[in-house]
Amino acid sequence: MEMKTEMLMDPDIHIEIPTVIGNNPLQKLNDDSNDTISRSNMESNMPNVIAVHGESYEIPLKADSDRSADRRKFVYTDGFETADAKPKVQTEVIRQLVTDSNVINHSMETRQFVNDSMEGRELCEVYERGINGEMSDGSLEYDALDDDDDAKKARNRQAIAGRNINQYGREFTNGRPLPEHLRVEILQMAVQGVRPCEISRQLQVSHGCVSKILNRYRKTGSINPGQIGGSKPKVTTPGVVDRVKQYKIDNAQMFAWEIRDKLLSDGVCTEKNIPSISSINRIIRDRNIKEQARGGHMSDDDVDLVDDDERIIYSHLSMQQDLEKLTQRVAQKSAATTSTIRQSAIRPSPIPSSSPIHQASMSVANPGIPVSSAMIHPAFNISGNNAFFINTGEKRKHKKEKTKRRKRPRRDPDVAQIAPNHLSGNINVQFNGLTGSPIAYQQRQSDVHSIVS
DNA sequence: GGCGTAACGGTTGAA
DNA sequence: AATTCAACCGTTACG
Repeated sequence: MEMKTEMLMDPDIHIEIPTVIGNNPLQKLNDDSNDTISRSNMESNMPNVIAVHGESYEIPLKADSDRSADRRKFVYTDGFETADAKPKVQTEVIRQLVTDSNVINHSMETRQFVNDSMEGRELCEVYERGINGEMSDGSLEYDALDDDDDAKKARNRQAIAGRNINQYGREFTNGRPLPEHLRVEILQMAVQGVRPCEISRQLQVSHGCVSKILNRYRKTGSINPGQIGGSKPKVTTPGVVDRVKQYKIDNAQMFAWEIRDKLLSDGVCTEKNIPSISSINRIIRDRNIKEQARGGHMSDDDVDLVDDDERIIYSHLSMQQDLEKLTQRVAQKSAATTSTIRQSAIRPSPIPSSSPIHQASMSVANPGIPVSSAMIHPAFNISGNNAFFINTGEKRKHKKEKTKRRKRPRRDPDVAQIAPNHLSGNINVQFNGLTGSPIAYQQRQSDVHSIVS
């Protein structure tokens, strides 16, 4: 709390905040629509400038164009992007930002946080209340958030034991997947040519959900929900770390992708648990940092803060000697190996080549009707590829500011993962002479029970 | 009115 | 055993 007090007393930091912020304005407070503050109204109440250390930064009022439906992205200074980040995660960032004397360097994140996060806006409000002496002893706790509980209770007063009623009157469980039989019915009706809005009404499923499920089917060939919870098993085990370090000691010239290949060929790892090139570089980097702390010497080759795959993709940004070295090393490798490397470097779409989207582009409104490729390709990009390319520049820019590390390894962002303890099978879809891809489904045992009851 | 999707409050399960 | 948190979910509202 000392940092916060210090911050509040710092006259150089000033964040302009909107004049109207109460409880969550995005939520309906009661049935009277007059109590709803529209997003456009909210935006008009938002400042479009944030002033930090006397410098002004424009706050974009529109959401980032490279966000996808299921990813509320937040970009850290080291290039790490959160996926569907909760305000709690973002709050820690803004805490650090507003207490950081180097806050100007984080202006992009600050702006994005303040603009996109309700808690970020409220934090600014609390902050200003502190500046104006409305709060005692400079406390920056979330007093303003306390009254949210009442509003939340009011909004959820209809909910009983986690069950809610949607606008069509159907019971649903917040946070849980739509029952499998409804998912199948959605697809069956769509294949028959029923419009999504009609599917939504007949099945009493929100149109947003219908849209999402049909889009997922179009992209992946599956109507299964993704795997909820859990995290990816750690692959950088102590044994692997030791082996990577040993490889680097034995041959300091080795690239991360060469180390990766050697881990495979030596049987240390399999394709399933092989660390990424980034992970390998991190291991090497961590070793370098430790050596530097001990006063050890670092060769040019050790200062390898840029991933090998980025070197290949952004070779035009690399030093000439890097290019020459790359050319030499790539030339030494067999064609087959080179092909593998290229694939890993480009990070291809996780959508399998056998999925319907590769066979024919379908429209959401009618899965049987092909649409132009222009509608499809951005969907591939927001799956990850585009984000990677765009943000690598930022990553390079801030490569020395490795202040944040993700605490958990992220799971593969494939929506059609096989979850444990699920029933599974196949459903053949055939209507009016149209044949859809067989639907592979999986269903949690507990959800099956809820369907039956 | 239809549709895509951002924002939101929620659940889950490995670490 | 309890907690954390990054995945996912469906609904609602906006454009």
